[in-house]
Amino acid sequence: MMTLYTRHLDPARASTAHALHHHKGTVIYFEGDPARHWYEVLGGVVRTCRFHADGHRQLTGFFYSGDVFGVEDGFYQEAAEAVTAVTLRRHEHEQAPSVDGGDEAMGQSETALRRALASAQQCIFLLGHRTAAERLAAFLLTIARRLGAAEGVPVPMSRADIADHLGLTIHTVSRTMSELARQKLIGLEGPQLFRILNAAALRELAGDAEPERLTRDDPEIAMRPYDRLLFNSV
Amino acid sequence: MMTLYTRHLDPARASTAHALHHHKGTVIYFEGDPARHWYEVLGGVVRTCRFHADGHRQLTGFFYSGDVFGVEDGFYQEAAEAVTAVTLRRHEHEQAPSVDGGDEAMGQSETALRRALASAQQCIFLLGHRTAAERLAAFLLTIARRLGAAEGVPVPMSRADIADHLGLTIHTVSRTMSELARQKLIGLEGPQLFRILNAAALRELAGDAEPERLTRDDPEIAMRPYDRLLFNSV
DNA sequence: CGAACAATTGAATCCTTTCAAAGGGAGTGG
DNA sequence: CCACTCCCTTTGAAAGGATTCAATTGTTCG
Repeated sequence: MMTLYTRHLDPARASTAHALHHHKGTVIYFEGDPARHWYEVLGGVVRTCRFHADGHRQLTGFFYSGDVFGVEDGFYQEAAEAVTAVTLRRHEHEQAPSVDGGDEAMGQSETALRRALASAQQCIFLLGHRTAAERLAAFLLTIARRLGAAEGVPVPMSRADIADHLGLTIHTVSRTMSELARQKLIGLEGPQLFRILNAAALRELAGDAEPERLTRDDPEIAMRPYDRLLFNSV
Repeated sequence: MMTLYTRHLDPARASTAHALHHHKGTVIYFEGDPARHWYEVLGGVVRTCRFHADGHRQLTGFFYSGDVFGVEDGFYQEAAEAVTAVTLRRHEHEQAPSVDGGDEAMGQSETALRRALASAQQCIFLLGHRTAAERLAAFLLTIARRLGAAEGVPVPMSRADIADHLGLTIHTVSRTMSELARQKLIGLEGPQLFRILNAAALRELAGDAEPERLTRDDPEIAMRPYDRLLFNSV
């Protein structure tokens, strides 16, 4: 299971030499395992998950082709599992920050770290929404963006996975999906495939300010009493 | 407001030369500002926050002495504000991964990145709890750990801050604090100071598995039907 | 001392969960 | 090929918890 590398390994070879395959539903690594590698998804979908003491599961992210996961220090804080059949590229986790000849690897690792951070922030963003409809709208928009919203958007993960990602129950997820469909915001073509029918309404629900970014010069922000109060930095 | 640096600046000097002070409640940087620096807290408490489109505020972290914040790429995704009067050390955000002579700075930046990731994961952990009591218990334990739980634990932030951090309302936060006090899990000595009376019960509420770490060899985990099902990796 | 703001508390409402059951595919075995 | 089972999903009804609405108390600061 564990493979040893020579010290001055060509990064390109290291990357491609270990294309791993996991069947649907299998564990890639466990919570608590020593964090020896980080992974890049070549195909399929991966979920990272953690169990709370009361037994309930929390999914901290879904990872698609091109995404990276497992970027952690010391021991994995969360497990990783294959949502679908999956192909991975495994990367070494260099312990020391400045390994001899590790310039490129270090840059790689830092890039991976940045992407891990972005992924965590995405998760926080989702959980920051107040209602089930808002969370779900934000989630659906995210995966639509990832997988190309062109036509039907595949939903590879189960309702249980979505629920544990959004901090809801499968019932609420299912109900809310039906409700969104009833209101013609989305079209449901089976449980694993949907279509975005009213992107504007969905974005409004999700509180998605994608089109125009807000800046401090934006009058919208300038007028907020909150900001007026606080914009007196030393 | 913006300061220009020479290219090959001594990292040590860069760090200490710019000890910044912010008054309570003031903005350190805005959401949307170009992310030119990251910060280290020397004293006081900082909060990072973001506004959702519906106007509601989400606090993604509190940062105490020794913590770092503002580690982002391109533009800040969230604003930073002083919860109390605050002293900061400002660090350059090197854009290119390998700047000449930037070895140490790069290591620093990567460390900062790791800590930012840990902070984000802490936030996810809090929001992953189901009930108000669980979230609050986890939050109180966290700040008690941070500030030394010896005796009275100071709560520098307002109820509104706590609410926006845990995804609750100030009413629920206040009610739940009172309830925890009524059950003798904590003692309230004013709104900004509490005492942990029953750490075990609090940890149980928070689902805090601090004492014993769970590993794959733990029979507790080995017996989970979920794991039995999935532990057949390729 | 009064004003302004933060925190607490009560009551009603709303949303999510829980409890319960039914519908719908996929795969197995007769 | 069909019946049967299992599991996932959907939906209904009741219960529980957080929010909202409303009001009071407490604190800080001019």
